[in-house]
Amino acid sequence: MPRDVRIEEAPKFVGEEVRIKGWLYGKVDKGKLQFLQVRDGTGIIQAVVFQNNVPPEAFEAARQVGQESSLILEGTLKAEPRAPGIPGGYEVEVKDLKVLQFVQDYPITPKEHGIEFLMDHRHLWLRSTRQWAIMRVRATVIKAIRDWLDSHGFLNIDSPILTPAACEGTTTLFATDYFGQPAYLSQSGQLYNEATIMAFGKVYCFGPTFRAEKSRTRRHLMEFWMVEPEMAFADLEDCMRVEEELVTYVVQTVLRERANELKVLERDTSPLEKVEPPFPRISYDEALEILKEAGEPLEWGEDFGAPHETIISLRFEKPVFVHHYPTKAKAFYMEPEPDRPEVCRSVDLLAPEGYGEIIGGGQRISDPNLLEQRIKEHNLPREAYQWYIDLRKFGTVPHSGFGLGVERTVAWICGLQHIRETIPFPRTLGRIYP
RNA sequence: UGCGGGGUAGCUCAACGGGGAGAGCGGGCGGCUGUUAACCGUCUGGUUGUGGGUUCGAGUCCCACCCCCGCAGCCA
Repeated sequence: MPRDVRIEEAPKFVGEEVRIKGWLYGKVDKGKLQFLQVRDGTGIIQAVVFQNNVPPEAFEAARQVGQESSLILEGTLKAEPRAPGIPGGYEVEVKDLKVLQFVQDYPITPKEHGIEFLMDHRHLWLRSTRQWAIMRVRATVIKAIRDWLDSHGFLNIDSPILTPAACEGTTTLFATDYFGQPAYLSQSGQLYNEATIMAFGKVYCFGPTFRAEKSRTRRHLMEFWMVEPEMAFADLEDCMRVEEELVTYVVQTVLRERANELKVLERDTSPLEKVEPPFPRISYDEALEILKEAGEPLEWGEDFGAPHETIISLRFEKPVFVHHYPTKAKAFYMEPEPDRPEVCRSVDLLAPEGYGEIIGGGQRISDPNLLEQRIKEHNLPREAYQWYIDLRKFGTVPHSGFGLGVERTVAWICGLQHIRETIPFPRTLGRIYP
């Protein structure tokens, strides 16, 4: 009896009789010899069907089978340097073959396609090797994030998706109806994290977040995944140390476990190999100097635009921290620097190679009176934030946290031009199909 | 939302100053025992985004609308 084998495990079963269940990815018809590229979700392997080696009906099936037909094949697994595939170098000398469904006219051919066509066929596009590789990296990025946090004292405490009020204003929120009350899809779990750290010390939430910003750029999605760690008894420095260690662990794990996928993506891994602590740290003021030298001066107090982030990140080989932004450019809950209240203890992490911001975070206000004052200055409804103010009345402590965007991180690690390929079914401006 | 580019065969694109709508790929059939997005022969392909207008005649010019892409703002 042949053994059921997954393609990624093929190297372990050379010389054995195997059965592979999958889909036809590609084919070369050489007459009496058929080369089938078969994928099973874990890789691609070449199956060689020679007319004299198989029953006549199996050979006829191999001759007629079309791209993405589902099939089960049996044969001898061989090491073969000429064989293409992922990882490649192995092939099955087929002895029998059964086609579950003959497919004709699969829309996504091996030739080039435009982005609109591919996005309309996202449900099928995910089968292509490039998308397959990206999703495998994404899964590893997510697992590495969880593994690192779980093993460094953080407890996973998820925050609600349906929320009653905005963290930072309501124009960028998706509104829905909650039994007659307005409710909004969460755009951050941070405020809830600030509650749970007082119960659990160090926490993180990990889930989808929603922004109704009409942003149409290569780094925005309406729905994206964010991990938000938050720590009690932590200042800005502690925050940056956690960020650099976490990001380093994620990058190193992908380099180690997803080498094949990065190869499929033709990612030059040398910039990724340089990622290790400490990351350079520059202040907002220093960043302004760099922008001035680069001929893109910015007025003090202005927040960076995408081109500014690119200029700064290209100056460094590793991800770079930019800290102490102007207080008025950041959210209401940011802790001002005591000696210099016009700047706050905020920090963004910019990925190298021009990828820009992947993390935003900082130290939160711990004084109840200052927090109340800021809520007033930002014209936020006090009642909605009563519980948040409460956190500073019952055992307040210095605390910090950050949000890391999963898709931007995946785009950087994979070396992608656009964030839409980093999530299985992207929600972009104007698209909610499929 | 602003600026710019675009919508022609299943896909990627071409069609000069307004005059017979084309190629490659894909798909079908035939050939080949080592192909790597194979190759060779042959067949198959159209409501030119939608609606209106100018004209003897519109893919091409004009008006309106729809959709897509890029950049910017905003952010992770």
